[in-house]
Amino acid sequence: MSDTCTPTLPGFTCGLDATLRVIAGKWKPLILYFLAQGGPTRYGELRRAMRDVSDKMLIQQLKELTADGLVKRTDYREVPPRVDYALTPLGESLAQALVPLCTWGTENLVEVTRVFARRAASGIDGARSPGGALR
Amino acid sequence: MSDTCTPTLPGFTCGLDATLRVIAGKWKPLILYFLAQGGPTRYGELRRAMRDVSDKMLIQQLKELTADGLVKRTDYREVPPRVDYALTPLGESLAQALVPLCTWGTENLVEVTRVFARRAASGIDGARSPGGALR
DNA sequence: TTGGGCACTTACCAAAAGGTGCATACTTGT
DNA sequence: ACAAGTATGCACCTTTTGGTAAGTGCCCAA
Repeated sequence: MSDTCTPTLPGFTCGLDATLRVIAGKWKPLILYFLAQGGPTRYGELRRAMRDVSDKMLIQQLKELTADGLVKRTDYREVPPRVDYALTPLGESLAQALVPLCTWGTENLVEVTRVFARRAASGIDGARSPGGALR
Repeated sequence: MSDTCTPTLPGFTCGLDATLRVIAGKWKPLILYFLAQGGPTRYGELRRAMRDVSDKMLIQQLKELTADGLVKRTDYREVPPRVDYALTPLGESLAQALVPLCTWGTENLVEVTRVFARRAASGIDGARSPGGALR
């Protein structure tokens, strides 16, 4: 890994640290991913696309992403509410940076799956951190 | 973003999801980063290199990374304990995938800094999630 | 002998992050 | 008339995460 990080940054350990803090949140990377697919942009669609997200969480994360300038929210102010979300250029570039992680995940699916099998095997995650899930 | 994710995976939403679950943990990406730099590999050095990590956390994360096969721990069984950590090939490849994130962070440092300034400005993080830090 | 470093471990706690469920206000389908 | 869908808001509660502080065993230097 070439050093794209170390240039001592104001507040962050390095560039990686900064990025991670921006995408911190259980659903943000996934939201970025779905939006990057040019896929569903309406709230409801997004909601259905991401299995297991609660309204509270999805909305909260979307708000933060919007406030952080990664996503642009458009409210059509129509009668049955209509709102959609899209990536801003900044969000678009972040999504690009996430691609290698997607790739790594799929390419190493076998290993990753084994990893989780092991984690689960050690008595309901007994060998791991106190508690239980990328903050 | 080309679709390196969607191939419906067993347990994960997509490859990105899988990867994120592996590196989930406040210090894992950073550890991977430091080890990838060929930098400090002995426990104590690592500890000092990463400002603000507590023993408990560093050890815990190293244990998990080791158990997950991303890091290899070598105990020299010497008298004043000597142990060092190194990336396995799998860990190495993950570290590679993290590079774009490092780059994104440094390249967009200005925007990212603004983002955090805004977050902090809204009354001790008032406009954000309940509480305060990537889970 | 006192102090320090090494690599960890353990117990106890605070905070953060996320989940559930209910509510809104209006419309369209049955 | 009633259920359902739309995009959120809010209160409350649990789980998860991470921090602090103290301790362990052993060796070396002052």
